[in-house]
Amino acid sequence: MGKKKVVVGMSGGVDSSVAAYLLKKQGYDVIGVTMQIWQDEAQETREENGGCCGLSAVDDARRVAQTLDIPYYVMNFKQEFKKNVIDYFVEEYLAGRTPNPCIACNRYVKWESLLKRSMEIGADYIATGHYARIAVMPNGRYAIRNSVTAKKDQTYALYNLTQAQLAHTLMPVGEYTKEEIRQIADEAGLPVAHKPDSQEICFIPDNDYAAFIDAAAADRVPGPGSFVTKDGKVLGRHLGITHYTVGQRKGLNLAMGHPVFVTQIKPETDEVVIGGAEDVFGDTLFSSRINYMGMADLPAPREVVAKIRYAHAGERCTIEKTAEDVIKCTFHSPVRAITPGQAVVFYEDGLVLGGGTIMR
RNA sequence: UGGGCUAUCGCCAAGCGGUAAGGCACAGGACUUUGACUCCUGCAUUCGCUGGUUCAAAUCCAGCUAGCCCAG
Repeated sequence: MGKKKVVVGMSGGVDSSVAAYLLKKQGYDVIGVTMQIWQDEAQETREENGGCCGLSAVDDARRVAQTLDIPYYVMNFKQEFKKNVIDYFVEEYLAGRTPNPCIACNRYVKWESLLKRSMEIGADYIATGHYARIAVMPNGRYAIRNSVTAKKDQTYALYNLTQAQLAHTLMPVGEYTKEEIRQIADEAGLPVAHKPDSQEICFIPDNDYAAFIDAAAADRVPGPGSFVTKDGKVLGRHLGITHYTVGQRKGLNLAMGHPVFVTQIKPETDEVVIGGAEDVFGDTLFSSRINYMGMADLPAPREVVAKIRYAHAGERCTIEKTAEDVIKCTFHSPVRAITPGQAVVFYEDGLVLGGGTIMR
């Protein structure tokens, strides 16, 4: 057998570019692919500030591929992206939850779709520029592990990968820090060495996601409702539940004399519950749509560390299965803003054991 | 209609003769491959109006206007 073939998902950024470079150096037969996912040919937003899925993307990625002298293709995943990321994103907000589109994109588009097509063209692996590493546990299962840089850890967004997908995935960037990656890019003469990191929701360049939802589902967007306290006292009017998320402070326009936050969103009554800083802490959550990664199942309660959002340091907690596909998580000390729709990811010794979607 | 009280940034609120605190809200920025949180910066040449006293007034005086509370 010859060299292993790997398809690298190239976003045009430094990370995935270096991933391709590293794999080539390691002797893989590397193919560069950029996934076209949301851009309308018409609106060529100049993404001067990067974009993990942007489209200046294609130009940059192509140049990198040329520099590395590897085959390069653009694959169209607009259908998949629309259905699994954009539609999901909108539906979640309409239902009063707060989605994490990056997690959905990773799961459905990057892994399910890209991996499938890559296999079809004869690849053995797909690779990305994520700051994470894949490890094999004593129990024989694959698990995602923190990158060497705790600061730039992206394991949270990858908890949904299946064992089969992990068996065919490479993440070379996880062995380095962001600084090292930029340095490698520099030394390799990659044209994107100093491109800024991407940020915010890629398919909503202006970051006005409420307006995006209005445009996408005008006829179904819940209208204005009341801001209420947990006791039901009305404090004012809000713009519609799609404008808010649990823990939010800005944009409430409520001058109560002290900072107030959203503590709950009630789609049934179109109410947004408001409370003080202390009211947004909680110590229990229930999650569903579980993906088991480092652990095959959860037959008995277990002490782990859980993250409830991307930039969360993590908190010790006890997890236990309370029903089929339901895991209850009890934190040792209260965590801030447990938000339905967001993911909870369980860790042990830096390895992802699994995770799920927060229901309440 | 008498009597009393209060009028300071969008909201709340310091100030009590010496040249406008603070909190909330809001705006901008930083941070960030989700939403948030957080952090930084900005935010009344002006104190209901009109006069007066004073070297000097948001602060004292008079009148006016508005709101609130008692009495009728």
